[in-house]
Amino acid sequence: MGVEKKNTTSQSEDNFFERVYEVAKLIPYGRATSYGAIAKCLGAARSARMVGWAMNACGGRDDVPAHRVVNRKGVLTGKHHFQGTNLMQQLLESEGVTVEDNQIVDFENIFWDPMKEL
DNA sequence: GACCTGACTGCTG
DNA sequence: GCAGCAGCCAGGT
Repeated sequence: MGVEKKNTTSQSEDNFFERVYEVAKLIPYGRATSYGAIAKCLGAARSARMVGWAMNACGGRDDVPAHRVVNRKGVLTGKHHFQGTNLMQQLLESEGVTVEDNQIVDFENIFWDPMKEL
């Protein structure tokens, strides 16, 4: 008992998930980040899976550029969750990001650190 | 109410 | 240097 979120309103989104969305929306055009970077930014570096899971929960939000979020290797592991097999890749290429074999080329160069902005 | 899965990461062998 | 395993947390069945 004690601290229970009595907020039954939209404020219930003040969870870990909302944090992920906020960071994802902060990703600049033509850039990309990793799940671990976002997780670490939220103070849960070991919960990178939750970042990916948050993306799954965000499925439907156009304001959350999940296509800019990839794994540590720069591989589009979550592309399978997008509409269309290459939608995620096309979105990145459309922003000037070179994607080869579901992997971002020169990922370290386009890598965006959320902690650096936050 | 408990178990399993899941868009990852870091460490150890 | 590469491969495999365990850990993390939350949602779904």
